[in-house]
Amino acid sequence: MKPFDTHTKLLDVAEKLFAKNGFKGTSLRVITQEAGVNLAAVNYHFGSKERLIREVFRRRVGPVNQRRLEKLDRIEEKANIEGRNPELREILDAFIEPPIQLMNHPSGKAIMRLFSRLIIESKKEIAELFIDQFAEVVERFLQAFHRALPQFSQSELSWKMHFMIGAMAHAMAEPFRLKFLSQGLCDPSDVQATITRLIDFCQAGFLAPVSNPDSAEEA
Amino acid sequence: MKPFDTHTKLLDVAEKLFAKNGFKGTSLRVITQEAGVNLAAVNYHFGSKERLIREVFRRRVGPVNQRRLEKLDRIEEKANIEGRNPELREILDAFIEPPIQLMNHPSGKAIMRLFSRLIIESKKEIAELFIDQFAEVVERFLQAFHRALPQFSQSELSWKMHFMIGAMAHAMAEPFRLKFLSQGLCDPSDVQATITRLIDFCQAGFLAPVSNPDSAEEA
DNA sequence: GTCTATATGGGGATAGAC
DNA sequence: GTCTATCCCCATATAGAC
Repeated sequence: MKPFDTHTKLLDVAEKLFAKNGFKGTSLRVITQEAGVNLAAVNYHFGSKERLIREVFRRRVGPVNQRRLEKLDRIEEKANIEGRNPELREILDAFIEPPIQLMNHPSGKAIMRLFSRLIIESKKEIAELFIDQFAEVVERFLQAFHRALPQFSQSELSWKMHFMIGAMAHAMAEPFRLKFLSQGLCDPSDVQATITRLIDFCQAGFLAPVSNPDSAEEA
Repeated sequence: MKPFDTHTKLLDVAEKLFAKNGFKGTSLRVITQEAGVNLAAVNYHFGSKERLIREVFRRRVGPVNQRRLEKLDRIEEKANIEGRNPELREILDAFIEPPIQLMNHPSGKAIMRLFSRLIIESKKEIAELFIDQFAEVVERFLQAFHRALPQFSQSELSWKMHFMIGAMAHAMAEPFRLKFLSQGLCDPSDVQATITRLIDFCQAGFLAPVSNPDSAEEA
């Protein structure tokens, strides 16, 4: 078997198993067995399990965030030319559509679960990877939201973005829960429906005025 | 040491470590060591690691869901007496406030991370535990939402509830992400602020009209 | 590049003394 | 109820033949 094939096969299989059973829950033995390669192959090709995990992430997260930024670029360019601010709904689409679109990818289910494991995981190395990969995206989108909704402070927009990310991550990670919730009524594998509904929900959430009870303070 | 103390101490320590490092990532050796009890104690008191995990969950999830249902009972009772439907915002509060209120609990951080591990976890035994504990809550709240918002189908309300749960779970599990997102501007430990903003966001999301997926494509 | 074999350590569970 | 000692399995990683 050619080295490239083994390398890729390992990434594919590891991705699937990490998504399903987590990192500690997936042994190199199972990965190499299912990949049809030798136990020692992971250490030969990646150096360690730790670095295999990193490569599994980098392969998928990079392109999605790149696509988000490309979409945002085009939106801002268009808005600039037309002499207006970008629209909220366009920005939400640029953030939400690329990851959800993964459902159409052959390994889509695994990739999406992996994304939300990345969001949830608290382990130091993984958290650093997260920050590396998302810092630019977060900054660019926060700026964009601020231009689209100048009535809200950076801090209020951060809260809203926080909630949006949660809604999206959960929709990506747990399509099964929706089946359970809806007692079979909803079809979580409908990509366009998921995107549209997520954007509808978050658009309203972003536009919602901030109620100001006792402790709601602005920055 | 009295048996009750060991039992409780094990639950406390296990809860903290499971929240931090996951289930596979937490060995009985570490748990018993940190609890200052013997390695064999877990098997004596709980029978197995598996059952320890279940008990750790049951101790926390039960009361929160009970509180949700109590609040919902009171809301529906009041609405019935006044001859009206329950209000959306009241229902959202009944669902969202009890778990977020855990932030005020001494072990609040751990409990909340644990909740979201329960939501994310795909392992069969854990998923079953989830369904056991949440089936009644989901059904009762879906009915309530349907009474408050009769213009939406059960299926549309399930989508909305799905997104709400994601936003809430993420806010509970990852307060740190909000600090990162907002570059320190937001204080995720402000309980009342979190509850109010979550309810604001989700209320708007629930009220959002549903656009037709086919015509909602963005440039 | 790939294989076998093995080093080394950690895991859950239990038997049996106290 | 608690302890020690131990069984047995599985983990990651590496050495060295092919």
